[in-house]
Amino acid sequence: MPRPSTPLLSPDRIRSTALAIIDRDGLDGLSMRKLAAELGVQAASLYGHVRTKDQLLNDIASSILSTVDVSGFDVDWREGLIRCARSYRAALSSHPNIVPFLAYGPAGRDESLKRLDILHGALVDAGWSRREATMIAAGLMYIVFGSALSSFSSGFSADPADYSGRYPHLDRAHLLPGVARELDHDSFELALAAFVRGL
Amino acid sequence: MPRPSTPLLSPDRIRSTALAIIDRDGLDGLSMRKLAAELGVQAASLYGHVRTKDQLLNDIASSILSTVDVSGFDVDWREGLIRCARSYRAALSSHPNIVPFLAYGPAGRDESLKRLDILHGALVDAGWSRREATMIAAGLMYIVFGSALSSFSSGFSADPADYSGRYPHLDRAHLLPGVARELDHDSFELALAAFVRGL
DNA sequence: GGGTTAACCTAACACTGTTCGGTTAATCGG
DNA sequence: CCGATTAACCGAACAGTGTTAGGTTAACCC
Repeated sequence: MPRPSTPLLSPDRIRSTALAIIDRDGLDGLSMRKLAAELGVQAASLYGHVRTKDQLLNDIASSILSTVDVSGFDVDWREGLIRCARSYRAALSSHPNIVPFLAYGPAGRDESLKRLDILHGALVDAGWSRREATMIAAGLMYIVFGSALSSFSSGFSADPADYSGRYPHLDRAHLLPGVARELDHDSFELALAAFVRGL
Repeated sequence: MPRPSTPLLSPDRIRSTALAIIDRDGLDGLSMRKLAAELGVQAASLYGHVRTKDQLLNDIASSILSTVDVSGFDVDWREGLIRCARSYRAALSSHPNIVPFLAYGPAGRDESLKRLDILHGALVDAGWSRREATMIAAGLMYIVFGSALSSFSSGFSADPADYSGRYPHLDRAHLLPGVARELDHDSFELALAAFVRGL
């Protein structure tokens, strides 16, 4: 195919298609060839619009992080922490398959740093030392990312035989997958509330 | 090479060499060919001792998880939670490069379930409902895995220019890498203490 | 001592991300 | 309107991945 009259590709189209594949097939389900095929194009053509696959993932990650809202600190620092954490988790759990990639180096992304900066400043304004503010922000990230990895309830089997007998206290763990979403949410809320209350 | 007089390979030797490579070169730095080369062997020979690379990683993960100690619940459930979380984190941070793999489905591993079962039982014995016990255990795992991903302080740049001006409250973030280990540890302890106190 | 098995090998398959060189259409300058 | 440049795509290739099939030979058992 020669140069088409109207371009088939654009960074935006590539990003949104890639994210759709990740949502559907998982992080490992995204390959440049599959992405290209879904766009009606050969793999090599993508590299005219995207520097590298890693960069593509970083751009997608940034666009997800840019939806995080940290504007709740004018009321109360506790309330600000809670709102920030909820917003962060909502952003991550809207595209859970990309979280493992995101969990590597969120601190280095501009979209993440901007929000971290606000959070840090608000905590210092509330009377915490700089070091304490850093640690509190870190702790909040632990809970957000730990819960967003959703490695917990969704990691259980739905087969009762996997638990009964061998794990006396987990005899109803096979019910977890059915309520995974709700339970993960409630566990996150509990952890968040306990953390903020305990500060 | 024909069949050697004394076998060159054993599951144990394969596992420990693989873990050494992961510790040295990261999770992506482990390939079956490199592992084989390090063992003085061709890649195909590994498959006589190991079913698949994923299974190999799972075995390594299980051996790491088996070092987690959950024996502190006879004193007090709060103290038990804290000791369990510390032991868990110590196990993970002794081989940080494998944590991303571990974070996917720790709930499904036998070594993990055994410990989760004890934790769950201890919380129920302490008076928590089954559902509360599940959520508390989940919350503890959030903090443990969130901190073990160490995506926080080690993700910062050591170059002051990356922060000054752009992020008013992060003007000393370039110092973080130098104290990453200590800060990650203290942040974990703070998050853990706040969480347990807030319950 | 012969048959079986275990442990290794070579070669290959189907994939991966990425690059190089080529082809053609759109676009811009005069 | 024509010529040069550039933008957008493609085909083929490279080095790497996990994994399998089939072959070779030494160790082991009866």
